[in-house]
Amino acid sequence: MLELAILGLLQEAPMHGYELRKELATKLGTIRAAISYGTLYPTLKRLQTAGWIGTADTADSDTIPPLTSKRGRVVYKITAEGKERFAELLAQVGPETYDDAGFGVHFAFFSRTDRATRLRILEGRRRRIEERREGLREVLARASDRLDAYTLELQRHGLDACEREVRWLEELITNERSGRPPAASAGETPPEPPRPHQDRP
Amino acid sequence: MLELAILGLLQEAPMHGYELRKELATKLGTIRAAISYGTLYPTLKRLQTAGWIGTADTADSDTIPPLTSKRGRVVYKITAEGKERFAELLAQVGPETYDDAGFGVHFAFFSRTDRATRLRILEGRRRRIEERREGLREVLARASDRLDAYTLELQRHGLDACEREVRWLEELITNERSGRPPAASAGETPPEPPRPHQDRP
DNA sequence: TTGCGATGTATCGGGCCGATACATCGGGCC
DNA sequence: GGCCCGATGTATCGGCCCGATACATCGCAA
Repeated sequence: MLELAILGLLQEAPMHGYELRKELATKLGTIRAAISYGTLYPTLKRLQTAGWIGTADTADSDTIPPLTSKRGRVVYKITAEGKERFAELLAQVGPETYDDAGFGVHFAFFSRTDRATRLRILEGRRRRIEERREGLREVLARASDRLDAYTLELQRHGLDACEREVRWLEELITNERSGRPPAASAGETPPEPPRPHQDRP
Repeated sequence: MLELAILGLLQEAPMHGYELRKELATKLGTIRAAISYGTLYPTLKRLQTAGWIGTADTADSDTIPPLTSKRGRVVYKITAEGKERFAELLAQVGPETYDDAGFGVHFAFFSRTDRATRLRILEGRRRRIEERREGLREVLARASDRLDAYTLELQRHGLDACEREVRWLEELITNERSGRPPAASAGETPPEPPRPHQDRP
């Protein structure tokens, strides 16, 4: 999951670890507060040995604006194989695509995903949440006398969140089917339709 | 976190692993779908070597109804030290008490927590969510032109969830302060006020 | 009696986290 | 000039938790 996110961000621009973490936090703020360095650096190492990303330690710092100075910052950039890998990860959907983290990351890169895949993911997610919802309803109906008031309140709140998310997903699915992008709900971002852009020579 | 949950459930009744998992799923269904065995069994082992719980392999199966028969099921029960440990974990609040998992588990055992602690936890959680909310508002306000429509939609949805949760917490805090337990919102559970019961000879 | 699904216990590799330890830079302060 | 301090930045370590996998037993039906 992190792999996908890192590859996606490095596709936009080369970065060093610190920046990557910050970007990750703003782009996936809903999903995870901030990625730990104890996760980030090992993952970067892994991606590097796999050949998906490469380093260019500061020397050719023409891409990076001279933020501070010329020191041991390690700038990571995606490779050609990395771009292929990104596309592969982005397109392949599995069970883990539908849990909270997986869905969030995929959704965050929807503007790079073709519509068919978008729909598949949204529907899979909806099904997942519906299952969770049914489970909660079951408990509320069957075991409500076995549980104390606080536990019940927790279930009710969870059920409410599920119903809300299902409705949100329904809306997104409808929009997706009818051709127009997200919701463009309150306020910002009038233009920029999501082109399923693929840039490779 | 799991430690607390297991201790709490075993305080209600002795159980074997399978049951424990099922109970965990119904009580914490909102938080985590179902605990993995790869987590459960090592944790049980850890609790056992620590002396918080003990086993009684089936032989004295008078407590457990003869669900299937007399085989290698390992029944776990809490020890006196385990009960102390549970009370300790329940009362001690830290930063991890306010993240999703931690808060969920603590809340699920609120009927065994004194009111002062309940209020402390609810307020801490509210603060935590408010911070997340502010972070999202920041992003939405500052970086909305740097992000694509889907990412923005994700942030908006996350922000909405935050606001909703804050409102929920406000309500719980108000109820808590005014003396009466949870919400008793729609439908069930008219009686059963939460007594901070402690049962030990 | 053979096979099969539900029940039940257990391990293994790996992802991710929090805590921690380092270095270096820019700038304020004496 | 010289000094400390907070922001920037890279990195490791122990530990929790997960999914996949492997077993072993029981009740039941073909």
